[in-house]
Amino acid sequence: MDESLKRDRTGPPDKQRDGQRRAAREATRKRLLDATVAALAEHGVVAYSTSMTSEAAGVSHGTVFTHFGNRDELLAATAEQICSELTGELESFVVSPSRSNRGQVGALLDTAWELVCDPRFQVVIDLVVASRTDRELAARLSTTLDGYLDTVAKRVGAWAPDELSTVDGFDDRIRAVVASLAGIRAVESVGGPLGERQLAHTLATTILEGIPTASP
Amino acid sequence: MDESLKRDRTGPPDKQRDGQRRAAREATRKRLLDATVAALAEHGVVAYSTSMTSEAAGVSHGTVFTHFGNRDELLAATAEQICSELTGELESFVVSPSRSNRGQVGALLDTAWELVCDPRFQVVIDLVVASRTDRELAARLSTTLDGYLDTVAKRVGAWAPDELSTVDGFDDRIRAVVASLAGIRAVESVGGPLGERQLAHTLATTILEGIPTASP
Amino acid sequence: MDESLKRDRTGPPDKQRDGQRRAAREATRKRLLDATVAALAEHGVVAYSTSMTSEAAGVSHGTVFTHFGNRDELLAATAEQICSELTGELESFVVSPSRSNRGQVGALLDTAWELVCDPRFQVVIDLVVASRTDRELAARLSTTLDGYLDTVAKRVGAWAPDELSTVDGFDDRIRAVVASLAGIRAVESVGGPLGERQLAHTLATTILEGIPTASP
Amino acid sequence: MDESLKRDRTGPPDKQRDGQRRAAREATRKRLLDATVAALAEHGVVAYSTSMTSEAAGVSHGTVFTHFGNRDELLAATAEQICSELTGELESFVVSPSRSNRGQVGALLDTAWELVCDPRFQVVIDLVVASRTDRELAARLSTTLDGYLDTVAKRVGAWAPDELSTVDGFDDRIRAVVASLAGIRAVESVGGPLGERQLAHTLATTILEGIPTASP
DNA sequence: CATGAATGAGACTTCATTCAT
DNA sequence: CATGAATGAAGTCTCATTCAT
Repeated sequence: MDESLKRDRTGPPDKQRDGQRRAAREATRKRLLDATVAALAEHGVVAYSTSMTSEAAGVSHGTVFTHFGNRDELLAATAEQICSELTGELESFVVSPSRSNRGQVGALLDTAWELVCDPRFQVVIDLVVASRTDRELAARLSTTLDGYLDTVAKRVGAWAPDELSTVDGFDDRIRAVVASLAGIRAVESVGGPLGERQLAHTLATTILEGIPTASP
Repeated sequence: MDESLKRDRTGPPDKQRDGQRRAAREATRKRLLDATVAALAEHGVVAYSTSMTSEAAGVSHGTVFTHFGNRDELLAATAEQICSELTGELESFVVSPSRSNRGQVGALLDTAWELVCDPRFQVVIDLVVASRTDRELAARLSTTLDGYLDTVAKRVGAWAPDELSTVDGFDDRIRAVVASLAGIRAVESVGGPLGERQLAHTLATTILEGIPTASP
Repeated sequence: MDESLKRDRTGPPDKQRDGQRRAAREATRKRLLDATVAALAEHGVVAYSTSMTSEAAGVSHGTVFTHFGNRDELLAATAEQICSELTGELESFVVSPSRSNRGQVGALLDTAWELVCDPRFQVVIDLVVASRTDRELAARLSTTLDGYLDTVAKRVGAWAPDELSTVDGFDDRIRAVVASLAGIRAVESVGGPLGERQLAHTLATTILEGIPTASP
Repeated sequence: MDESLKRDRTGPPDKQRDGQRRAAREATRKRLLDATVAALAEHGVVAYSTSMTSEAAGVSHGTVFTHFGNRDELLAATAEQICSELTGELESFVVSPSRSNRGQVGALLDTAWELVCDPRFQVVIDLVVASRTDRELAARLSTTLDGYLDTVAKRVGAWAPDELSTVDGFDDRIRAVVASLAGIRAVESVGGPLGERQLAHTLATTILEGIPTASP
């Protein structure tokens, strides 16, 4: 196409209108993302369809695509939205201090378990697993998820006693803990709870404290 | 058409032919299941479609449904097939003995990691995660997966040193280890390996050995 | 996908069934193509949609795609169908002989004009013009159209007096005549007939007879 | 909102501003038409969509419709634009004179061939062919195209030697030539060039010179 | 007058499933 | 019992068009 046809689109500023429009657009976008999160949480990626989003958001089906272009974009954006939400909520968690490390760590893990059980986190799991065979999605998720886990690690580091947060490979350990809890949670969702929560505790505590401490 | 006429044409029961029929049927069934495993491994549940099965199995699309009635049945049967295969293969794993518990346990975990990385296990993960929002599938998977994990626990118990296998809640611990490894593996598939394998080791070792033993 | 999963699909012959099936399939295919020709003739490529085909053929929309995979395939197959039909019909045209070359050639041209006015030929024109910006379609049409024009040239060669059919580049001249008539016909379809038919005659006669004869 | 209030705000007619407005409007309209021509040339009528116009013109999608109401209007206006452009350009073509009629006519035909190969002319062909099944468009094109062909005939008449331009039905002959060349060009676009250009020459020469001269 | 978000009809296509042979 | 053509519902996505700002 001939680029020269395009004019300089300076036009009049009309800042007020643009501001309103942008706000309206963002609002719709938000509604779409929220609707998608809800739909994915309820139906799972396999059964999810874009019309669930439009229906839940109370907009026409076409609107989904004026905002996200296609289903994959929408899923990726949804993952981002969830992760950023969860990240934001990390700030407000207050982990009550405890005298012993065990107590402090235990409180952290309860928080982590809650996190993992959040329906939105379940959606992320769906997408993570789907991305095994969807390289496109994997690429999009990679950054998003990484950012989230980084933040988790940072927050936990801030709460955790110094002996813990300075352990070698602390960030990786946090990731491993989250991933483990997610796996346990997924298996639980099939067979029902099997006292694993306590095991998860055990497991995670150890990862955090590190082998050196653990083996005499 | 009159059903009795058919009978007349067929004549008295012919055991040999019936045997052949049954064998042929079983063979087809097996091919369908294998084809489904392959297709699921390659495309994932989200993108999988039943025609992938018929194509890979070299049969007509209709045949899939004369054998399994519908897609969900096929998926459930596939999960069973995979679990029974994996269970069978557990027998042939030889875990070389080691003087220290750590060594023995390490060998076990290497085996477990291999297991978890098997494409067929990935398929099971897909199905497990899908079953969060598919109660039907969850019900079917429940038994299958449980049986498999039981066997895993039993075999590991046989290999493991006595101090381990008699730990309280040993079976549950094994389940937790497998679930954790699966979770770690899934996260790895998005962001790439991050030294998690070693952490997985750490983590699992601890679960198996239990905190009481670990902390002096 | 693992090729080894496929079995040798020898199976029992059951020739009768296969014959019936093939016949039924061909019948449906024919209905689809005829319906497409009719729909294209009536609505033109721009407005045509595959559901017109299924409706006109009295089958479900899906059936269109079990036979042709996608719209483009259908269009290409339709072009083939038309060209082969038109080719076939060339056989039955009888061009009454005439004493003078002019008369003989005139009869040929009347035939050609009829050909060009046939609704099916109009469909071919639609597709030819569409293929300017659709390389895929152009490639498919290329062979089809070429074969048709070859046959036209051959038939005309058989009917035409020897002085004509041995003219240098006779085949190309025939193509040029057909193309010219098509162009004239297209312009006619916008502004209405303008005595062009006679001009077409003039024009074509000349191409066939060649300049050498024409200018003293 | 009360319409009279607006008027008050606007104040008395401001001729200068109105002039600016009109100029701006015309400029936008021109850009839209140019963009449409480019888009149609590149994608063809079948694949063309109005958003190609707005994108290429660097305006919002809505603007297309404030200027042309709907797609069909836009296409018709585009045809007009092209024809008037091409008509205008006819003026600047200089056909070098030649002693023999053949030479003079040959030069004219080269010009005609160039004309027919112009991307904009291809767009017109697209529209002409589309108008077979779009009576609305046909009606709009009728006038436009007629005007253009009239002008062509007039210009050619001015250039051509008198013996030619006074031939009976000269205008119609010109139309026939242009239509023929367009048809040949279209067929060429599918199968590639086949020496037709020279045939086109032959053909057109003859039409122009008329049969009487041609046959001794 | 330009804007661009929203619309909703409709296009193409896929897929699980059925059923006559 | 296998076959594969037919089905039709559902999915994703496009596009001309409208309208509040």
